[in-house]
Amino acid sequence: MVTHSSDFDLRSFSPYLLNMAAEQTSLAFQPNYKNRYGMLRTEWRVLFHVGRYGPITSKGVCARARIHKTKVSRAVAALEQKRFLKRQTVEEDRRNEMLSLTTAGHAAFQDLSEAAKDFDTKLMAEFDPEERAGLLRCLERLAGI
Amino acid sequence: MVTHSSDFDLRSFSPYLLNMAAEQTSLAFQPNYKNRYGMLRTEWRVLFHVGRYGPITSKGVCARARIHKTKVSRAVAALEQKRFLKRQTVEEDRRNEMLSLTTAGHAAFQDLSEAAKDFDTKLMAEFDPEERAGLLRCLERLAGI
DNA sequence: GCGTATTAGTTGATTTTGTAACTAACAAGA
DNA sequence: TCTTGTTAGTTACAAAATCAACTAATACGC
Repeated sequence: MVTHSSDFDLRSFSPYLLNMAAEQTSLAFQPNYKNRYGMLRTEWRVLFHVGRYGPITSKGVCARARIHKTKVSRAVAALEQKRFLKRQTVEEDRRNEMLSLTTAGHAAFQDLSEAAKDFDTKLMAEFDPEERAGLLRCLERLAGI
Repeated sequence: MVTHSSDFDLRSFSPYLLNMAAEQTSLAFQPNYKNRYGMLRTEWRVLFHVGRYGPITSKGVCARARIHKTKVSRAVAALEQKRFLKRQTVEEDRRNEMLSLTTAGHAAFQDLSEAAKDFDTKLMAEFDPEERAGLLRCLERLAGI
């Protein structure tokens, strides 16, 4: 019997499924930061990292969030221009800039964190606890965290 | 007790985890279609759908793969130029074009399907069967399939 | 101190995507 | 047949991502 590759379905190909699921959920959450704060996805991710782990350098954000430095650089510039974030050069090593949130940035961070928490709760509500725990464990492994 | 949003971790935010996992696994598979056939991700996905479900129209690919028609249009043009795919206008309704793979396209499709199958098997090998089944079920739900 | 190598971060050129407007083919009712 | 509407697919322009080259500051060996 000849084996055809045509019996292989993309729907069982996990990178494909992961992409679909990621795209779907990201798109559903997008209005929160886009409509209300005019942020792009990278900006919201950077804002989050600075809020959660700041003061932190751009390089620190790169490492934690695994975003390329050019993307971080542009997101930082955009967030600074929108007055959500400020930078301060470290005098001991003037190559480093410490990033921290402004009052407005912190308010947005709190608000979006709440929205994210709610969103996630609703999203996960359709799974039972052990299913959910299993999903998170798998995703962490696949994400290499 | 005041609840801080700062105790919310992105690592438990599923859209974030999904994105990380999707990016990680997609990047790992990318060399297969990129280095060996000079394809982009959308092109490989379109090639796959035409190979698996063709002859099919662009619109059919859009519906099945959930890719926007402009992206499909460009991918089809690129695949045609690389001689992986050919189109034929349907005479009964000349708005429709049936897409099908050339010999080279079919060979690439077979090869990449095998590669995908192997890749997925290796990826899933680190999970036990019920964990894996749970993951797929969750992803399908989240992807809205 | 001086040349070389590294590091943090930015900028510019190219590619890719997203959005909206467009063309061509058909359908259906007056 | 002549609008008017709809559908398949393309194209043009703007937004964003990617990659490579760049600047400025520091470190390190001599």
